[in-house]
Amino acid sequence: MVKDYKTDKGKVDENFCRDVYEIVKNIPEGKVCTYGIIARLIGKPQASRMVGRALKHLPESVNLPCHRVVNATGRLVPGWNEQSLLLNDEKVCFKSNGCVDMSLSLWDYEVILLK
DNA sequence: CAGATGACCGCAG
DNA sequence: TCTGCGGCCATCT
Repeated sequence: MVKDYKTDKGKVDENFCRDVYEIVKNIPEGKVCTYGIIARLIGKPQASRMVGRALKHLPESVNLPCHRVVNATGRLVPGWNEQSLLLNDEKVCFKSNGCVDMSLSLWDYEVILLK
């Protein structure tokens, strides 16, 4: 197992990372989500960085569409060129500069709140 | 223990 | 939407 998300204090972000995985897994194809939104859904709008860090530490064994998670500006993950290919296959709208068109491809996360 | 780093966010221009 | 500045939080050095 990975040695992440655990500390000696016993009080860990197990519910935090778990919720992150659940949310990311619920992202439909052709849609993307931002770290801030995910962090807010969990209840920690300041933990946006932790979301990104958690995904990076995430092993490939886990089946998560982390490529559908981008930052607020629609910027893709630096150093991960494959992400653009995956999103392109998802029929996600891109801009000329290579950023995702948030207005069109942003996941309507409100549906999860209504449910 | 303090400083630097990072798959970031919000605000202002 | 993009850039610059400050802030937040956990990990690394």
